[in-house]
Amino acid sequence: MDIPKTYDPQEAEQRHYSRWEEQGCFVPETNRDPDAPIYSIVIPPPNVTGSLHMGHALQHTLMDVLSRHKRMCGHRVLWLTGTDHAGISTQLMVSRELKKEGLTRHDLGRAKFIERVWQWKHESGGQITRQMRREGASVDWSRERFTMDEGLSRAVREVFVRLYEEGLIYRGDRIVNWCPNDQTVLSDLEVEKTPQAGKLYYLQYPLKGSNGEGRRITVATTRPETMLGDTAVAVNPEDERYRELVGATLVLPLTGREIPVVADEFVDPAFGTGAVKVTPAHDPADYELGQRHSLPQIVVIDQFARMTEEAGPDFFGLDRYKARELVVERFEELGLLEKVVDYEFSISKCERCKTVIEPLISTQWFCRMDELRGRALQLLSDEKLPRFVPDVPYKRVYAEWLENLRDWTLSRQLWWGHQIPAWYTKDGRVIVARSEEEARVAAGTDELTQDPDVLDTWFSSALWPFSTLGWPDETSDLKTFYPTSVLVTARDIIFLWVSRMVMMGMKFIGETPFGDVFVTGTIFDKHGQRMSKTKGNGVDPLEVFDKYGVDATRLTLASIGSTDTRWNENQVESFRNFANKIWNAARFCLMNAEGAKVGEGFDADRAGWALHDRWIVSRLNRAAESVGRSLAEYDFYAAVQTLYHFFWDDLCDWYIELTKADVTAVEASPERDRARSRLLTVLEQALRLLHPFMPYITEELWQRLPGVGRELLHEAYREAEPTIMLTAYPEGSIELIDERAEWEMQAIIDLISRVRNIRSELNVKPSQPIEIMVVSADERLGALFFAGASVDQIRRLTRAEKFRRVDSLAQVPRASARAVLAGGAEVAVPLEGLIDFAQERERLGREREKLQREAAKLEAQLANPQFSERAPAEKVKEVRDRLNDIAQRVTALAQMVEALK
RNA sequence: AGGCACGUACGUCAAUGGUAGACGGCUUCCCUUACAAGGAAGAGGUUGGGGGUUCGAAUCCCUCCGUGCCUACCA
Repeated sequence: MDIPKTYDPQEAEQRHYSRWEEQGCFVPETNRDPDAPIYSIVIPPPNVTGSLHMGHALQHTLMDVLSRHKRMCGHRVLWLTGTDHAGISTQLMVSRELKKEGLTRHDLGRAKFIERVWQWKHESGGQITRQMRREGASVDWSRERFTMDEGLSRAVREVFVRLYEEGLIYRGDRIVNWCPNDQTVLSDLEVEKTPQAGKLYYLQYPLKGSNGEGRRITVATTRPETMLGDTAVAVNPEDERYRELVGATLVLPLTGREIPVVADEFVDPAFGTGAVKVTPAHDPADYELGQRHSLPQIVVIDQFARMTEEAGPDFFGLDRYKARELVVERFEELGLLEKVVDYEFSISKCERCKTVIEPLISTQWFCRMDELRGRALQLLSDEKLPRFVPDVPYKRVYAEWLENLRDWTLSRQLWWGHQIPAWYTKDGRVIVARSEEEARVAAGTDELTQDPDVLDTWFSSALWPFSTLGWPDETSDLKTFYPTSVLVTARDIIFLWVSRMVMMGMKFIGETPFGDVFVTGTIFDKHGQRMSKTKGNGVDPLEVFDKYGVDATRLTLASIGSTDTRWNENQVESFRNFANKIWNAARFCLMNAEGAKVGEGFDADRAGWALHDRWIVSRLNRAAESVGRSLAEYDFYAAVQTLYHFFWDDLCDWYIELTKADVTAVEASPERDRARSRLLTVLEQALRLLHPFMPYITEELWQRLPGVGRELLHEAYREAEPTIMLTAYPEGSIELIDERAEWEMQAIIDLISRVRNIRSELNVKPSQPIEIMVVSADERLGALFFAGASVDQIRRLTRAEKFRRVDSLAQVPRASARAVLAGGAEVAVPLEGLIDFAQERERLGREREKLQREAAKLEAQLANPQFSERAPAEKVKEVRDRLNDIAQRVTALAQMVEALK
């Protein structure tokens, strides 16, 4: 037998993926059933610059489990993959490369730079998709997409033009989040707020006309440098302190500019001095306040976060922080700096480069969200779509975010991305068109310049579920696979991505892009910290694959599902051991496979089968049924648990041991062949059940089983090459669940366990043979234990030399260890010389006490009239039955203690 | 500042209002011809504290303590 004792995952992992891919197992066309149900998933496209991290591995595992499961159920499955062009990340990555050559992108110019990015993409982009192959992800590579493919770009332009024509996209001046480092505008979602220890400066502004000793208003600010652009001071209209000053004029220090005092509800009288300086050009709140009061906007900070000429000759050209120091200094000189206090506030930073955002007024493209948001909310309230799993809290979070949505800033001042399809004529007209040609025709001139900006990366991502399927053409893929079945994603992009896909899907297809949204948990490091590149605390999935194998890692990830969890390598190790267990169980079967075939004699009349055979069939069907149900509910954890315990406990610990004698019989016989075939068949079914979770080991073993071939494939794949991937997933049939067999088997398992317990507690060496005596008042139990096959099995598994029935405990030697079984049977193991009577009495006494405590609890429950009146009759009966059983055992134990005296 | 989650064995996590479990770790015994990455047995919990609802609470409600996450224009 040339099967190694230990499973080597890497060897199996190398062997199967490329074969599956070459044989077309991943493409939906392999399914030849024209009526096959459709199942489709689009992958959240990872950044083309990215490499695989645990979050991806988690998502991919779950998507692959679902895809493989549905495929085996005969569905026409499409799992579509691809990557995102990731505007800023990619541009930065290539810019960094250029820097090493002493160049900037401006040295190259736009066209050359973009060429260079494409070159980078072809040479080293998409590393992550190659890593996906290692994961075993059954994605359809023939439909792989990139957000800047011609087809997807066409969809982007089409959507932009249509939204523009409907007035949903507009160009305008607004205050935006500007990153002075990346030199681009950012959407609200790309800005992160971090707490910061700073200072609050109290500045005094004198009233006009009051010379020298006149009144002043004190304002508090964290950004003194912006005072140079102040165009008002605002107070709350209800604030008594300032009521008479509303409408008064102040002289703005350092500039001499006259500014009004205005009243606005926005001002909180309780904060600071109750008077707010208003800088409409450099603060989003002030901007809105400025709009309400028609205040001028004075730009004093430029796109590089330096002071402009408007800031005055003393400040012009200074960095914003230098300007801050200088302003404070000047105020101090003028005696207008009231005080400076320490103050913690949150500051907005660029999510990528962590530079402090500078709010600036600039001309950008925006998308109105009212209509789009309305349809998404309607879909949620009317049709309950998409269905979030888990629904708490995501459904609510999603709905609330939509309700408070503001216009989406679409333009980005980058080169890498979808250039905005808008052209300008010399006389200032704006032409939005699908192509430059179309724009020329519309403009009536060839002298056009295209808007230099590109679209937010998430604009193309928002179209992903339909642009990847060929939209705006009415392709058959689009008709077949849209809407997709489920979206599996991390929670941090519910707003950035999920909501926008819903809005765009509703707008352009009129249907939700996906039925379900499964939100995965987050994997933290062992200290509960989020894994991140900058912290360097990430665990590399590929290293885990190398160490424990892909299948073991997948089981760990599948168990995580939607739970937030701290990464725990023990768990992977445990599943690695499980993989090895599977390997060795199969190894045992294969070592004893001569004369046997998968499926042979399995359809025969089961009434004549041995108890353990009927039992394992029942357990198998119960497990299959349960796994199917769990997967339908996205309860991956439960599915894994069921499979683990079915395989290890039921199949390995009990079934193989029970059938071992038959299977390993020295002489060939029809009985031996039957036993072997049954074992092989059960194993083969178990491998199928495990396959979606553990694709590699199951395929590796399945291929070695005698009797596997095309005939085992699901009908829909009958013409394919034999592979476990395309066999039918065992559904589990309720009719094959045999309650009686399970009850009987459980009684035997209990007997064996009790005897083993005695051996262990009394330190009886495994090598020492024992004798077992059983007293059973219950005829059914007695018959069961002493049925032909059972006797040998019980003896074998307890290492008992003799196993016999006695009429009463009185016939048992006094020096026996005893135990009570469920159902009232009693078991005794004569152990002359090994029994310390006092100790044994104590052991039994302890057990009796335990049972008595439980009985007391149950009795109290039954004694409570409220319980029997109000609890369901079924529960009451359950308690009564349990109490009866316990009482019986307590009595038996008492007698046993007596016998030892 | 608001909002929302979470707190269960030493660790990581389970448990439709009805006997609190799994895996790892730990203890004892066993290299029994599928597997020592294994087998057998075992210890370990007033479910963060306190109150309430209920015949019955880890689960529902209130409150306190602790921990995360999200949202927000308090200068």
